Amino acid sequence: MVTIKDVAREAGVSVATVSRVWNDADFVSPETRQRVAEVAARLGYSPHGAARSLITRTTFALGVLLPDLYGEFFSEIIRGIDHVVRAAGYHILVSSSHESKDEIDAALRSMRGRVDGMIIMSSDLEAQRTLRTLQGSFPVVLLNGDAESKAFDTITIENHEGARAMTRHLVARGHRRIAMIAGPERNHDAAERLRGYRTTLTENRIELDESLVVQGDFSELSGHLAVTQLLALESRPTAIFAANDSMAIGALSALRENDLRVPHDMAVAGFDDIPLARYMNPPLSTVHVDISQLGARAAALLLLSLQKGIRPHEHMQLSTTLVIRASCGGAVS
Amino acid sequence: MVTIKDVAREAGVSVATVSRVWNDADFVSPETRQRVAEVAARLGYSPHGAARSLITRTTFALGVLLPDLYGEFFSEIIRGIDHVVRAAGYHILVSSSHESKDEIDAALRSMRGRVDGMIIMSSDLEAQRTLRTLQGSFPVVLLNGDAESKAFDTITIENHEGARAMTRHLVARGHRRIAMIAGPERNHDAAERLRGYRTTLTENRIELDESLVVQGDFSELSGHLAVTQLLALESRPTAIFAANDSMAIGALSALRENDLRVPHDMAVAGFDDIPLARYMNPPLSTVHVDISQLGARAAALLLLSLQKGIRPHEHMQLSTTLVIRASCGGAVS
DNA sequence: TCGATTACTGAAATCGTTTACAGCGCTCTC
DNA sequence: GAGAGCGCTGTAAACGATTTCAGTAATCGA
Repeated sequence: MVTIKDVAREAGVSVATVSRVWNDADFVSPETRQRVAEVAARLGYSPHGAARSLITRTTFALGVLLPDLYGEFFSEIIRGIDHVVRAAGYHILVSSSHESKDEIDAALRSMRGRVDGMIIMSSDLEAQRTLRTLQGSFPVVLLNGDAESKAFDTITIENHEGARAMTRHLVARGHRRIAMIAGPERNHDAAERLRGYRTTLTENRIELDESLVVQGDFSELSGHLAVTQLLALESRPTAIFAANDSMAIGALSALRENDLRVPHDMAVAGFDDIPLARYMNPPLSTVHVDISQLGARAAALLLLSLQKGIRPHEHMQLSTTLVIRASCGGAVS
Repeated sequence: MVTIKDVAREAGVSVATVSRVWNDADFVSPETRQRVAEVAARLGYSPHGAARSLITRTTFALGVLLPDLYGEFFSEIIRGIDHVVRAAGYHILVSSSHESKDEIDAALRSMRGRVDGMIIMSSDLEAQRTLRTLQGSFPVVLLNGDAESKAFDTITIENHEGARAMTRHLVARGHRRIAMIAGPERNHDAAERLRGYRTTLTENRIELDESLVVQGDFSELSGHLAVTQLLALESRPTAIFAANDSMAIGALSALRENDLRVPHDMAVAGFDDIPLARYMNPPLSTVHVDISQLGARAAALLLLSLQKGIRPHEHMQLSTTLVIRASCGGAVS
């Protein structure tokens, strides 16, 4: 491996000069600059990242901790982050499967000295509490977590509003028995979406029937299973609101297997508006969230912290919009 | 920031001892070990990654260069890589939008000293040639590239076989006018898939009609556009084979907009079998590729290189299987 | 002609670790 | 009782860069 010393020796200068040339510093004569540049190119020199970040105390890398990597939701987030981060010359160090406190802890430790900041998405409320311990080591942006974590920048989706809008729409279309396929119990987003659903029903004086709320885990399979469960009910719902699109998609396939027509026999709605929602047949009504924007905003916030140093923590809310497609019967007439 | 020195001072030992405790080295008395561990925990010490990898010459990180991050294909690859890599205690440093030679070059430079090896996916054939220059700096696995790059480990999909199988199936179902929505011109996978399509037609003595081959770019939109183009033909095809699923999905939506029924009026097939293919309506016939496996194998190969040092380069072929669903009319009767 | 200024370059300290080597106090052996 | 061996610990040299500070030669002003 060719180091700065090799270049220095070969060019007949000191390592300091090579460093200056590489970093476009002042006070290097044009001739020296040229000669060093040539030698560096010939030897194929590029500085050693670790050595560099040891002394400069910056790595130009951001850590991204995700609970999972499965499905379009996460890939969109990464895409959003990468897009912003790349423009600023940063890279991202990804690590997934971090739900529990211990795993997050371990990941954080192992990233010390390798990243300048972190974007952490852990919907598990418990895990977030423990994060507080790491205050001060480096900037952190919390994604989709508990916005009450005043110790960090946070970005959350308007889950409650979104769920209310969709539930209201279903009610407006005349549905009274609306089922909800809920997300993971300890997930913050899921809880908020469920809450929005409940509030709206109550507001519309529709009695809450707990048998219509089925637990899911955000996966397609769980959506499928939830429908089987709902169809076994004595008094079936006329509409199904899934807490995310993946489960809605699973629901659609289960309904098809049971020869139920959507939206005629059963209206279906999802949440997130992942790219493929529109390609479903029928196209899926859902609550649109600009997922990649979620990542992009988080990245931007983090970069801001890095540039500006300490500053008051921000708590962003990403708004949602109702996207009515065919799966719930279309717009209210 | 708390360093090893702080811990050493606080515990009344030398930094060497702290290091030994941290790395579970021998020859530390139980009492010292305990005391140091306590102090480290109290101070919240964790070693500085850059400093550590500077001296140990390992980073426990692998670089992943992708052309793009859009869509399920890439997220599946990352998932496959992450899964394997995590088990070995590694992280991944992701960087996307690297198609051209220069971009790849820049990314490689910026990753020197930050990763122990790289997985590079660049279907652009030109870019691959230039990669040769970097031989020897660190192990590299080429994904889906030109398997002839004898200088690296490579993993490729059996594109040719897969395309042949699907085309054969369409022929067997009685189709004679089969259109192909091809992928990007300079993409290796795309080229091979197109070649498989052509070989099969020739083998079956079906005349190649170049107006039936439409250029796409692997995006849903391009699939949509391609169909519009095909439908404008005087003599329409009866089947459409898209070089990847995304384009097939775009094709399906275009056909629906034109009130053509699939598979009755037009058979459609894709390639890749991305997770959502089965959820299409009608479910999409496609050539199954275990995408996450592609990433997983690449990661495994890379880890092997890191452990074993120099070894002969491997050239893996990932096999494909035909997945016949409703969109092409089902199995041959 | 001399001192000051300017333009450039080099020596050396530094970042936070790991690790080879040396040292120290014991115990054991002959 | 001297030397060897053992168990533990500390000193100091790396790793590859950046950066401060000092030094040198050339130019300038008086």
